[in-house]
Amino acid sequence: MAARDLQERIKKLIIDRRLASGAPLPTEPELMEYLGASRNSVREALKALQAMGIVEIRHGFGTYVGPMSLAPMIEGLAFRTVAGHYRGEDSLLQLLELREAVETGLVSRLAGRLPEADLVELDALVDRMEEQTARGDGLAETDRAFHATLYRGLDNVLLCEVLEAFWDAFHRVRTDLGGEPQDPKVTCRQHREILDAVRSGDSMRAEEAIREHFGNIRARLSTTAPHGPHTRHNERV
Amino acid sequence: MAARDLQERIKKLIIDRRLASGAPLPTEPELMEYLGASRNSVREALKALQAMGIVEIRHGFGTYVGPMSLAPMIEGLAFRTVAGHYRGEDSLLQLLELREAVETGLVSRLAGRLPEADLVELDALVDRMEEQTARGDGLAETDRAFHATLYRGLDNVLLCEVLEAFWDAFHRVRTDLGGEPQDPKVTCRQHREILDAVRSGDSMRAEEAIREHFGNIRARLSTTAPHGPHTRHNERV
DNA sequence: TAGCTCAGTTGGTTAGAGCAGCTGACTCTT
DNA sequence: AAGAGTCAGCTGCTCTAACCAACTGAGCTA
Repeated sequence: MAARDLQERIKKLIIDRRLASGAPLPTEPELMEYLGASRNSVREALKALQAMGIVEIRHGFGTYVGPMSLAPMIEGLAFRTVAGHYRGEDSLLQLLELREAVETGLVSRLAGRLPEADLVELDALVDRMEEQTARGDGLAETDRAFHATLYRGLDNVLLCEVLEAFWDAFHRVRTDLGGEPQDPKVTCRQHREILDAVRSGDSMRAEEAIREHFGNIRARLSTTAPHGPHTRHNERV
Repeated sequence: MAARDLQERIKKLIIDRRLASGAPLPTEPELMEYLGASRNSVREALKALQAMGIVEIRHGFGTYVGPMSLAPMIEGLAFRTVAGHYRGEDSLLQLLELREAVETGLVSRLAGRLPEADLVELDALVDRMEEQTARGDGLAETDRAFHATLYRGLDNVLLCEVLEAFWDAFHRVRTDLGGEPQDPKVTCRQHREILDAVRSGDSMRAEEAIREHFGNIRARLSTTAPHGPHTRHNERV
């Protein structure tokens, strides 16, 4: 009865005092007095809030208002997907389709509307991808940056964060499950095509480019079928 | 050091044992022994997992694998939006724009592709909206059902859940902040228009209908300016 | 047989003690 | 006097032990 209340009251405290991310919260003893609860209950409430990213706890230093990022959502999505996968569902495919559905819808809206600065930046990112391909490096981070930069043009921070969260969740699950890596050359070409299409302002072509990109990922995905009874050794779940 | 580990180990336990939603987890004493930790630490880990929706705790009954819904995401999004709002950001508008951006992209994809059964159901929902308007009732739940049913045609459970989560977060924040209610008649007409457009198979018209619908909500929103908390502060530094 | 009661199980809460990480002021050396 | 090492004090972390509260199911009562 009290536990749920404590969380709410701490949240209320943050709202009422207009605390921004990074602002210090009362210490545990202070919260005990303020909330009229035992240390344990206070800590359990804080742990729950920490899991939601609302609060950040630093050992030996203090408790602070969290970054309010979508990290907990990534965590939850990733776990849900992994759990579903091992239970024989096509949860990873669903996650990919979610990204595809959302991104195809968005890319057609920004075709031809991206400021030159962003286009230049995207050019540089694809160039870097090609360098990394030549060197045989992984291009996960660059891929992430490409998608992030692309949708920055929509001018909605929240939307961008959500898309990045989807990317993160998908990427994390795929690596955890040890799926087959993409063919880097194909990936490069497809990103170049997406960029060209967006630059040209042809919505349909941009949509098609995104769809083809995801189609490629999907093809590689189908080889990652749900399998065996035991998880891999150092799997992050 | 141990705390983060406990969560991971409990998650791993769920994965390894292929536990589905609703399956019972070991009791607290059993987990204490299995994890080699004190009751307190186990409980804090469970509380964190509960906050993420991975675990469900029922007093006097037991601990179970959670529904893995996106409820925690709604919670986090809503709090983040409310906190931002009170601190003078246009976070609620951003949330609305997120919904608009995603839904306009999606609705054009399902224009003309919805099975007749869904269309009939949507018809019934709009009819119900009109009844509720005539009776002066609120039509929040019906609105939610309309959007949910609409995107069910995309045949991606995860995608639907995400959209519903966005709807829930937005709705919850708006009511929490006491924003002005919509004009029910306008809302009805716009939903009818969306449905007609989708049925006709005209993607552009469907997109436009969605955009107009959100434009209406947005107009009402601008009257909900950030303002003070209705609660008094506790003056402890 | 229907309903009640009570013991046993499960999670919820409190209390107090000691451990561990970080900071800043103090002291000792150079 | 300036720099480096030390230590006291804050902070959160973990453990133990006891009792409270919700639920279940067996057994008793009517």
